[in-house]
Amino acid sequence: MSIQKPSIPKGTRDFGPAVVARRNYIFGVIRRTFELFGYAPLETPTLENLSVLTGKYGDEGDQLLFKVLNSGDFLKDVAPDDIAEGTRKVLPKIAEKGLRYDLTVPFARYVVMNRGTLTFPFKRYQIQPVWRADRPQRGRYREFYQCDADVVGTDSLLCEAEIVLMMCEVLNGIGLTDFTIKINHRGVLRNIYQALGSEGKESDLFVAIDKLDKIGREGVEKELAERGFSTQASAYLFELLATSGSYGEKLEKLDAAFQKADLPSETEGSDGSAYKGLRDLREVQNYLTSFGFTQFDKLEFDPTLARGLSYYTGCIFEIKINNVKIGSVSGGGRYDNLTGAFGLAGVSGVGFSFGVDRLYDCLEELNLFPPNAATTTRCLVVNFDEEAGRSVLPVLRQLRAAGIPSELYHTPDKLVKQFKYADQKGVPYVLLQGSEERAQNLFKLKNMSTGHEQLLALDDVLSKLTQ
RNA sequence: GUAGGCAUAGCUCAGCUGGUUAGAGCAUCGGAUUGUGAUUCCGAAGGCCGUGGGUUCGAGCCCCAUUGCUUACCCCA
Repeated sequence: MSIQKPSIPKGTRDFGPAVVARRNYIFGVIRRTFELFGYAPLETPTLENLSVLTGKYGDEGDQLLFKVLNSGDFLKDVAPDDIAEGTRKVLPKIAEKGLRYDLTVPFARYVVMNRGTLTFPFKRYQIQPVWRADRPQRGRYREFYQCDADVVGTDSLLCEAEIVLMMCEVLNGIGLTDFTIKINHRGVLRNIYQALGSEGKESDLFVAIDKLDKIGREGVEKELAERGFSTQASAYLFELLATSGSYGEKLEKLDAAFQKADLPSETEGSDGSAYKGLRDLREVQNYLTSFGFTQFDKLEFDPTLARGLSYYTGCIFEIKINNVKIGSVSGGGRYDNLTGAFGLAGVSGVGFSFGVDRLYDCLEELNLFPPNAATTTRCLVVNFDEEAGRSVLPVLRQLRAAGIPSELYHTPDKLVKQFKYADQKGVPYVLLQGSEERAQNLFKLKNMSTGHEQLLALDDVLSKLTQ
C-alpha cells in the first residue's frame, strides 16, 4: 500500500490554534464596531445558484467563479453535440451552483428576496469566507474572509461619514495608528474626464489613474497614450491631480478648475459646489465635523483614487497602512442600483469591507497582537500519579465552575514533560498538589512567565486565577 | 491567460567546475536529574536528493519531460 502525502488545495490554508486566536481577535474588534454602529449580522449560504452569480463580476469574474458539479449523473443532459460546442454550452448543463465570490451580491439577492419583511434603510454586516479561482500569490488566496458592512435604502451621506468613523474605530481598536483613509468620488473622476474633453474611454482613464502610485506619472502617461488620450489631455490631467492642500482646499481648487473648464452644473441650490462629487465630499466632511471627529489628519481626499472598474457610483474609500508595505486593508463605496440585477431598481447602497488577512499581516509585522491571545487554557493541573490524578478531579471541576479554562495533564508523566507541555501551549499557570501539599491541604501555583511559586488554599487559587 | 524562480531530514536551508559513506541549525526521542518549562550538558534517531527518462566510467549537481510550490504581470481583497 502506498502512502500519499496529504495536501490542501492551492490557495487555501489551515489556521492553527494560535493563528485562529489572533484572527478571532481581529474579527471581534470588527464585529463589535459594526454592532456599535447599528449593523445587524447576516449569513448567506456558501453555495449560490450560478444564475445569481454569473454576469455580476464581468467576464473575468465569471472565469474566477468556482462551479460545483451537479450531484448524481451530471452528464445526463449533455449531448455529444454540446461537447463539440465547448465549455460554454456544457457548463450550464453540468453545474447549476457555485461558491460565493463576494458578499455584496448575495446580500443584494437577500434584500430582493426579503424586501417585504425588511425595514429600510437596512444595515447589515457579514463576516464569511469567499472563494475565487484566481492564481494565488502573496496576500492573495482562493479562500479568504471578507468583513462587509453595508446600508441599503438611503442616499444619506451620513452613511459615508459613519464608514469613516467605523474605519477609524476598528484600526484604533486593533492598535494601528499610522494609517490614511483615502476618499474620492466617482463624480469627481467623471468631472475630470469631462474636463479633459471626454476623449477616449472613461473607464480607461479611471484604470490608468488608479495605478498612479504604483507605476508613477510616466507609466500613467504611457498607458493613456496607448488608450488614445492626447498628450495635451494627459498634461492637463496631472495639473488637476497635482492639487495639494487640505481636504477643503483640494475641493475648492477642483471646483474652480471644473468651472474654468466650463463643466455644466449638476446640482441645484445656492450653497456648495455645482458638482455632485465635490458637494458630497464636502457634506461628508461636515457630518464628521458635527460628530466631533478628531482624526482629520488621517482622512485624505485623493482625486487619484479610482478602485478599479467596479460598480461604485458615489463616494469611494480605501485605507492605506503607512508603516507597512502592503496593499489596501479596506475599501468600499456607494453604488446606486445595487439590486437592479435582481429586479429591484432604485435602491442605493453604500458599504465597505475589511481584508482580515492583510490586517493580520500588519499586526504581526508591527508586533501589535496582545500577548495572551494565543491559548485558551489558563491553568494546567499536574498529574502526579494514578491516585493523585483521580483525587484532583474535583479541583478541576471547581476551577471550571469558576470559569477558569483548565485541564488536567492526561497521564502521570514526568514533571519535565508536564511543564514543557504547559510552556509550549502557552498556559500561564500550573497548579500542583503532590504528597507534601496534600498533607497541608494546600496547592502550589506556579506563574509560568515569572517562574514564581506560591502555596495557597484552593479558594485563594480560584480568586487569584479569576482576577 | 503571460513571464520567471524553487523542489535535499518533520521545519529552515548548505552541498564548490559532475568524483568515495549527502551535511548543519531548529524540532523530536533518550540520558545526566524518580517534584519544575522557557534557559544546561551528552547522545540517538531521522534521506529513493519531487517524479520519469536521458548524457556519463560515475549525477543531489548537466539535459529533456512531468508534477507540486512560489513570485511578478493582467485583475483583484
